[in-house]
Amino acid sequence: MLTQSLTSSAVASRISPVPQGALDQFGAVTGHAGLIATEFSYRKDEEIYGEDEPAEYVYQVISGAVRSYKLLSDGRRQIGAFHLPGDVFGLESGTIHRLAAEAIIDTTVRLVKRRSLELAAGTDVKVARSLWTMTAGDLRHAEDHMLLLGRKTAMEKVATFLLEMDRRLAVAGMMALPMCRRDIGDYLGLTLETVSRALSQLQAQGVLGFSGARQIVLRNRQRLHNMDA
Amino acid sequence: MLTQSLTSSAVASRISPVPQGALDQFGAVTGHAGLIATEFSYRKDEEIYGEDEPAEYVYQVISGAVRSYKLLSDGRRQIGAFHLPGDVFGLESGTIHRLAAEAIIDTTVRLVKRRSLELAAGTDVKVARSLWTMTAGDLRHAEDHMLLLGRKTAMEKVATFLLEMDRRLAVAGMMALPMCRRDIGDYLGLTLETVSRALSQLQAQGVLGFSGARQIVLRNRQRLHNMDA
DNA sequence: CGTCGCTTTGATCTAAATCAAGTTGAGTGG
DNA sequence: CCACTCAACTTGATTTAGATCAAAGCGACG
Repeated sequence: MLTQSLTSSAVASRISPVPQGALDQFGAVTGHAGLIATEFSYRKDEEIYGEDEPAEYVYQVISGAVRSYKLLSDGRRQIGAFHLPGDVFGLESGTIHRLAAEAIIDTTVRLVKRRSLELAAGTDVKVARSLWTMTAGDLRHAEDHMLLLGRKTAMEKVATFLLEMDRRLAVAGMMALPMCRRDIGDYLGLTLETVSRALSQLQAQGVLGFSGARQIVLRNRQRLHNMDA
Repeated sequence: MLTQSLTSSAVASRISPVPQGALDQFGAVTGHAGLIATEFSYRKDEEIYGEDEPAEYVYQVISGAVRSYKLLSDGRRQIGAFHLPGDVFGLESGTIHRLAAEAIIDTTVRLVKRRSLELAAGTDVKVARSLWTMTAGDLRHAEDHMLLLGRKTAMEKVATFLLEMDRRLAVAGMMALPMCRRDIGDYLGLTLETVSRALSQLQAQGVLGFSGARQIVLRNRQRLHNMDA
């Protein structure tokens, strides 16, 4: 569709809420001479790539939201991460994607060929460092999430989730969750009913308020921090 | 990261022949001009580094075994990985260790200064690539482990654990586990009792045999593979 | 303004945790 | 070389957090 050769990260910085680290790095990387960045859009629930597919591209969310997940043979699903505007996803050191990715809502991404990034990394130490740093950031998230999945209670999981989303997508103290309760459950290792009950309980305690099931205002972040163990 | 001769939980003395991936890379890296590799030993249960401590060194297990873990404030523990002879651990892209590390049994490691590795990565593209690849390997393990922690049953978790350990440390069809049932539980997000019951059940089904609680022979890997979901 | 997917809430069930004894066996000292 | 000790492990009884099953609300959209 739109093919553009990005010559500076200024273009990247025009898009939406800016998580610092990753975006700067992807900006640095897509600003590299000879790298071609393309935009592409996916509709709600559309697959971006499947598990074990060749990792041809690296992606950055421009608008919308993406879930990365693994499935067991009987359909049980573990979502490893949500990707929000500014986030880079699908970066692999090897040749295949270890998780599948789907658009949660209508989503536009920027993408660059993995091969061209690796090529750039071969001559530019800064690019090589960026790739490592981005993968290390994903690892840090995964390590934190293992602790959550293995050892936190349902209420602690939900509290941690709310604080993460608040940090990543709150605007004017309010967050608009793009994902449904089932997605949240599959991220936290819970059922959708348990997620719903925990949120209702937090509302009853005055810790948060709803305006529609997916519009949440946190009214007491300190209480949530105490709960998140 | 295969085969070595950890022959019993008490005597784990010999260094393995070179396992492919990580060790080659660490070897390449420690063979780099100007890099100093030192050996150091830790006794059973001794801390190697703590969570959030400055990441001054990168380690490779020569003999013994190491657990990497995170703690919640009330002492609940999630072990993120076990490190066996040949494995590299403690590699960080940032300046601090995200998990703590302890020797499970008496352990000898080789270590190099993180700073010197980063320096080498700045001039040698191969070293830079190695660092990225090693971190990506850790990420892959963490992604698989999130699926296990969030979505597998107790029996599936134990089956997956046994197959992982079989792959990594079986010698002549037998494995000598260096870690206790509590460590296994904290790795799998279970209690030690649940781990013990699952192992007993597998023994009763003839899937495995014991010669001492930590010496295990797998008698039916296919059945374990079917169980591991 | 009716429909359908999403969410909430209630009732019940169950896998795994917790609580509680015993048993085993590796290491220690007599 | 044996017996003692203590931590590790196993096994049993009971409890419980969260899953499952079931039925309403609700709200966005055609």
